Amino acid sequence: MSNNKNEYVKEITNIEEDFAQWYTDVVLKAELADYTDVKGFIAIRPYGFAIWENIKNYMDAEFKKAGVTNLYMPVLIPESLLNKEEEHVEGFAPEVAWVTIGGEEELEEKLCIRPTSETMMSTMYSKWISSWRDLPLLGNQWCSVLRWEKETRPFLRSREFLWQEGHTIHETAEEAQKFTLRMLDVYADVIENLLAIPVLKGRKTEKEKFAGAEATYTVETLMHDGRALQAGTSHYFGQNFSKPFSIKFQNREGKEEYAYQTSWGATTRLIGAVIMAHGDNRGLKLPPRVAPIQAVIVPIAIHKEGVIEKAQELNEKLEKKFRMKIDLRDNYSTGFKFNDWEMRGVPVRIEIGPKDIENGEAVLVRRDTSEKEVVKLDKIEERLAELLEEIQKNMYNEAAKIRENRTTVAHTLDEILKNLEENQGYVKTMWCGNVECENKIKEVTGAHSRCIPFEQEHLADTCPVCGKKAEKMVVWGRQY
RNA sequence: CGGGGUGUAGCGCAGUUGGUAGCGCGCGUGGUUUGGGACCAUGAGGUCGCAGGUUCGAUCCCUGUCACCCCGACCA
Repeated sequence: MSNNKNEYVKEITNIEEDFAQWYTDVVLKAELADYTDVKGFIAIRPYGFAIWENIKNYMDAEFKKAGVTNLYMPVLIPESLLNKEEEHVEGFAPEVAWVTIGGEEELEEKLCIRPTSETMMSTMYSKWISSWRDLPLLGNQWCSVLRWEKETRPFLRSREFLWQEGHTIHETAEEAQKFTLRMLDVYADVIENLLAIPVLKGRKTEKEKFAGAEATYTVETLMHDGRALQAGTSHYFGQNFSKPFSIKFQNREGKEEYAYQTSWGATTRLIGAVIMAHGDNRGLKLPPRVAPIQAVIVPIAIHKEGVIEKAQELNEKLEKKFRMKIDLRDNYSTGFKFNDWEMRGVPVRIEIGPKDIENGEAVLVRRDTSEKEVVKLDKIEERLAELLEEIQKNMYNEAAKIRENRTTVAHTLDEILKNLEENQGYVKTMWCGNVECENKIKEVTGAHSRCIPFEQEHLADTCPVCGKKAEKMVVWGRQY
């Protein structure tokens, strides 16, 4: 179905030839986002923002089920607060932006634009907690943060990005650890069930963990081109922040104790994940559950009597149950509209023209498989509901298949490199646990450790790098 | 931050051996069309990325700078 004759504006780069350019084309031409005058800052357009709203609404409801409440902290953080936790500052210092002037006056203490809010949250939480009765304290904020990245890319790595950051305080280490994993499960659920992308759950290595955390857990995803993308993280802090920030409470025995803390975040990068996991040569392909438009009605021959009326009637019926769009533009041909909505990733197209109206039917066309089916008008509501579910499932299965085909096992350093070059994706190996070996793999193959998966396999007895005893299985991959 | 590339109309590109610009697509209007990227007519869009320098004169030459893209190092 590819077209080769015309260089239309809406043409996008071939996905197999140049994936990076394909990605940029889709972002711009599907009108998800646009570049602004400041490097690394993008304007998220209504269609792109609608995807984010769908993710956000679903996720927010899940947080609330876990007892989390939303709150809001300031965008500026004094330098002294940022400096309180040593490992944390070191991790973030290179990418922090500062405010040094207010109005016309030089500030006595410079203020950073939050790269993340652990320090601010911890400061405020310490004021609000005095007894075990105040715990757990489960807060989350939806906001934007700023990180002065050098290399930027829409949604995947912009200097300002939208996210949610949850910060919780608990009475015991066990409870905090459990909560850390519960939030990881929320991310896994959102990504698998809403975005139709299978995740790999696991723990980050020491090298890859969050600055200041005791343990970082992650949900990893694999993109169409075989590169990996971290899609959400959940951290257990132990008392790493509660000590410098004095988050203390009196326990049930009346003794003063430092609290246990977690934080977890997911970002607009998820939009990038949806684009890159599912897209094809016709552009964006959205899973029905996140798609801002689930079905688009394209009336055929709209100047013919009764067509618009019938199409509108159908639209009014369907929009009670689905996110609908009716395309009444009279300055585009039907064929153009077909391609246009496919490029924008709308899961189902409904065609209705004079012939259909005569027969009391309409044509449903799937974005994922291009299959067409003729459906009686009074059965459309029912059929569309089924079809959207089928598409959602099929898209998940397709993404799972890609992941399966791109996952290999290696027993030597050479083999890791060979596997990555032949079949970009995940490479599973054993690992001795030594950071030297981890660095070596990265140096030679360009792959980072994705995680130490929760679901372990015993592939061998020794580490592929040093040959020493290895008990853990690690998954490696080149990343975005 | 290192290596490479590109900046001329919304997009893709020409062009001016230095005398302030044109094509295609898109866009507006009128009409004919519409089951896989329609056609005719007519019209509106540009301080040639930005700042200096050379020059009578710079979009063109020189220097600097910014942005974007690709490949590496860092991150969500």
